[in-house]
Amino acid sequence: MPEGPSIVILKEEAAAFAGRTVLRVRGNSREPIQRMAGCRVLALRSWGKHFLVEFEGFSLRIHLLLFGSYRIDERRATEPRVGLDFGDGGELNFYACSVKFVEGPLDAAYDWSADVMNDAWDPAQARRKLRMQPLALAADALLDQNVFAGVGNIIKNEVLHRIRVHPESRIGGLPPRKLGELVEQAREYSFDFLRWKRAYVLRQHFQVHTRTVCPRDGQRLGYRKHLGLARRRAFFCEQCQRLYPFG
DNA sequence: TAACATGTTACGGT
DNA sequence: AACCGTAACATGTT
Repeated sequence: MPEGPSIVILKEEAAAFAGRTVLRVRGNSREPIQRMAGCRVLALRSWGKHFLVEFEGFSLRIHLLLFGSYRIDERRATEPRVGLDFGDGGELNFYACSVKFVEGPLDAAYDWSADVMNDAWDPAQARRKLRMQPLALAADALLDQNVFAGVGNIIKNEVLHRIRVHPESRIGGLPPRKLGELVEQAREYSFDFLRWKRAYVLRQHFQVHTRTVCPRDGQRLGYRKHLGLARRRAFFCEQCQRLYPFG
């Protein structure tokens, strides 16, 4: 489920726990999760696909990966990987996810300007990073969390279609203006994703992801099961998405 | 309904 | 040693 915008939604749903104290910790994580018992939540934050529960001196980092799920003020039938009990029925439970602790202040650990959903997002910085990997495929570059934290496979496919760039184009082959569009739309589409997901209309707005026909020109879409170094699914229109080689 | 995927890490083999 | 492919996770969607 979780690309960056979905984690923003999680953060908002959990926002009411800020300022509250963890009364009890549950879960089958092998991390030392009991350290959170008795700690007060300073803030709920996110970086890309990371969901962060900030405490004094350390933070809980949840990554839902592909199968992860969560429940707020309810429980699934199975034991959570980690569950925080705040009392009065207030609970934050995570299942089938990666659990890690981040030591020290979050501002020291994370570069917020790399998160496409963050106010501190810095497109010029992203362009600089991209220029350093001219041989990377456009599809791989969009999935690079160091450049576009929060972008996942759906956003990748939709952005490339929006800007009419074939997923196997090389970053170094993109005209500067196209590179600018790629960076701009990585953020722009992510916010559209957020808006549509909140309204439960995300899927119906997919132009190419899991589709078979291009809505722009009616052309049968291309599909590759394992494209690029990331080996992720690619849906694209050979007709309207141009291939920019490099060299 | 069974198969597969919106993701990442850890292995083992080469 | 660096690289590559695959398993693992065990849920939600089609």
